[in-house]
Amino acid sequence: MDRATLDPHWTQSFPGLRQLPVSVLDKLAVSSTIVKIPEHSIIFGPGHAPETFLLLLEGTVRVSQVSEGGREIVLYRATAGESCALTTACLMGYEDYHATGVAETGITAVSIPRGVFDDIVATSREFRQFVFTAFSRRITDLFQVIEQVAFSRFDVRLARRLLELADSSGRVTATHQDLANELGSAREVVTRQLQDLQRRGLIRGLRGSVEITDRGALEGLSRTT
Amino acid sequence: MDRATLDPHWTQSFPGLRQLPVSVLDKLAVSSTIVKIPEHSIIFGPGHAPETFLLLLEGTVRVSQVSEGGREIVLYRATAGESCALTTACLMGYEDYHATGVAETGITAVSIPRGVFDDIVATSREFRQFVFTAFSRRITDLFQVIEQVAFSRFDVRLARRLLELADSSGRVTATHQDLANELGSAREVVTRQLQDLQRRGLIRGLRGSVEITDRGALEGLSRTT
DNA sequence: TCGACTTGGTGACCTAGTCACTGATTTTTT
DNA sequence: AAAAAATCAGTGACTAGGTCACCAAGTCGA
Repeated sequence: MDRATLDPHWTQSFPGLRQLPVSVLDKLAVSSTIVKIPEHSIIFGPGHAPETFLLLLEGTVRVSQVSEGGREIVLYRATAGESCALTTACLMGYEDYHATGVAETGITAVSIPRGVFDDIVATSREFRQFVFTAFSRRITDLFQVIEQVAFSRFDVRLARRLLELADSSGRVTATHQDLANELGSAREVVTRQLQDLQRRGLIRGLRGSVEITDRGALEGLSRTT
Repeated sequence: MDRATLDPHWTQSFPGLRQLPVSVLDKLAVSSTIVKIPEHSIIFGPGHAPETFLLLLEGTVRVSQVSEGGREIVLYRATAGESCALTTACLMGYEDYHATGVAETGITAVSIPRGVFDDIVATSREFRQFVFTAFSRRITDLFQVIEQVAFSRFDVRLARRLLELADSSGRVTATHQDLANELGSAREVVTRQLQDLQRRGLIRGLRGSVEITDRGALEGLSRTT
């Protein structure tokens, strides 16, 4: 992690923090540092407990769970403007889960030491609100994952994920294995489902990527229960 | 909810709260009430946002998620000595999830008004720790649910759940439909799996309940990946 | 250009969920 | 007490999705 100079106005990136009193802003300015984290770094995970509270300024963190059998499922992504609730959980002591956070892009984040974090939670009502909201948003995300995995058809889940992962031109850069890891499934299953979507004209499969050819139809499918 | 007199020593039921300073205990004693909630009451859910923070003294709350298709899955149970983290999340504003909390038994709980809760979080380091720990424990529970649903065999999940639900004599009072709702599955699937377990001599199926006849073997199965 | 690796494709098979229907038992109503 | 209704469990046929074993084509480094 590289240190960088602290832009005193970074709090403006966090909608929940805009109303903070000057005293708190001062505390943050003095005690926190801006860090840059390279792509693919492991931010937390089994054996990588974080020691500071992170607020993302740029980039996204992919949080996923890996099973003993080597299968993987993505739980959620934290993007700019959000905090990583799990980091908080780790900081606060209870830390025996086995999820992993990976920098999906290069990341710029504000790093707040444990003690300062606790201090600000104690003194600022707005900051408390911010932290609790982040926590409950994550819980909501996890609820959604459970609902999807337990009750949704695979083609619908795949369609939804393709739309989420697509860039502006409708290109998803991911192998079949990557998509299987997103959804907690197996590569062969993704292969077959993509073939099906291709036969129906919604996508075109390429080596290492997928091209959305009928976004409207794919959105229709993704809205199916 | 009935009011009841406040036992000033109830904080001793919460391992995380034993070290609280007197000032905080006083605040709790003055501002919170002990409530009793009858079995089967809905504690929170879509359209039932809770207005106070609850600490359970006795009883258990079953938190589950219901899909549009009417299928259900149990997310976790909060038992005596724990707080209901979701109540916290609700209190803290972000509340658009659709999980439901039901009193599985009669419940005795300490009810702390929103404002008092926020005040104590601000003033007591121990209380903060307690709240955050509760949050992260729930997140851990949800991780486990996701792992089980996504990656575990159904017979293993069923075995585990039977062991969790069994009383001291090895009796599980639940219909096949109840068990399906526990695991987010369908009744017919439970019927067939129970038949299989019965053929293997691990259980005996009765109308409205299941009897564990070989706890050792069932535990063996439940430890299988 | 050889060999290793990555990515995708495929058939056979197994596990779990769905649908439609049946029978048995228990509870409620009359 | 008899009839009706609701609850609970069982079953066969079928579909969806995951597993296993293997193959083929593309890619990349030495």
